[in-house]
Amino acid sequence: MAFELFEREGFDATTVDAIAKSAGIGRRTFFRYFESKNDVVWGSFTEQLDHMRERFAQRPADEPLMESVRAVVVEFNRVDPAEVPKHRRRMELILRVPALQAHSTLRYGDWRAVVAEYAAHRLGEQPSALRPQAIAYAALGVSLAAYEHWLAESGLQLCDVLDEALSELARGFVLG
Amino acid sequence: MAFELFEREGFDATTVDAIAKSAGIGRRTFFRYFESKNDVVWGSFTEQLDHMRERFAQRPADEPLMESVRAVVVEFNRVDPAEVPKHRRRMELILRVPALQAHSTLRYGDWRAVVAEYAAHRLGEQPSALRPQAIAYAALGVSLAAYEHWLAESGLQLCDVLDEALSELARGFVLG
DNA sequence: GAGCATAATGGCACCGGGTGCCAAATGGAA
DNA sequence: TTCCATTTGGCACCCGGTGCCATTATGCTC
Repeated sequence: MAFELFEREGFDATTVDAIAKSAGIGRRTFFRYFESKNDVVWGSFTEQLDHMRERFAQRPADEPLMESVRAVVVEFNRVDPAEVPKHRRRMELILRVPALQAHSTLRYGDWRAVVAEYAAHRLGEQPSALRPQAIAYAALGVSLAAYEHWLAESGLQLCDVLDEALSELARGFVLG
Repeated sequence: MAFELFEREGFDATTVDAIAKSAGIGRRTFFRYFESKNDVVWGSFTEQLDHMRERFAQRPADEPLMESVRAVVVEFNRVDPAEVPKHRRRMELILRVPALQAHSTLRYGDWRAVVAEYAAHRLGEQPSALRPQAIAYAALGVSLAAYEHWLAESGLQLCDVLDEALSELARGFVLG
């Protein structure tokens, strides 16, 4: 698996040739399955976002908007306890390897679009309007802060940290 | 100038060879002045951040934290009216060209560090703690949303949009 | 101004990610 | 088996980025 190579050699030091060879396919074929080396790490994120959309659709209409965002984002990031170590290693790559950090921005765009779409729906505005976009960007931001905190501090529950960060956001970071 | 090439040919289609040639220097020399082709667009951002640090240092200690953040970020992004068109074109590149969008994430890290440092100072926490990081990430996020909105809508004042977005943030996006 | 040390320059070869092209392999359906 | 469509992967190529090294300014001392 490619992840073992990343683990052993580091992401940058692992060439596409090596990944392809270890998967028993040609280099050219690799690039038919993955747009880029970076995308190996991200996998089927786009499809996962459909789940997030569904979760949003199920929130009660009278729930405060930022409450819905918090709930959905927290649940969206809940992973099977057995998968936590794997998830952690994956997120370590995404959040700490500069090349992936940079590339991931493009994926986050899709994530934000889902949040912005829902926020726009709730606010009666266009998804491209300032507030939905600001909400999406802010929710993404605090989520990333939560992820980093979770990675840095051992023994934390990801969902707890996300919940706390998104609660702070909904509170406007008062008492500062 | 490199920017004219980006304008005419597009960022991706402009090769480093072409930039170097148009600047009358060797390709190898180019890479001594810029870490990457992406960095041409960013210029001396790191030094500008020192100004932001100074602005933070000058805020009164009894001002609500998010108020200080709003004020500093807005002022930090105020540009000489004569420079607005240039600033606009530069930000169009940064926010719309995928390669730059991705790369810029790394620069934003420095920006966030300045905000987190101040927030940590005000909260009596470590800059790496959850709240300062969340605040920095959120402030960056809504600022990017503001920038995008400013770019998309003509006739807006960047500072006004930033002010609005950061005010919403400080309010926790209530009335949603 | 001559001589010298130091830094700046840029040519060259190389690496690695990514792509277009095309021929060979694969795998059904008839 | 034959035929067609799809998948595969080799090959050459482009481009960004780097290490190495010879050459060329630059600036200082005498």
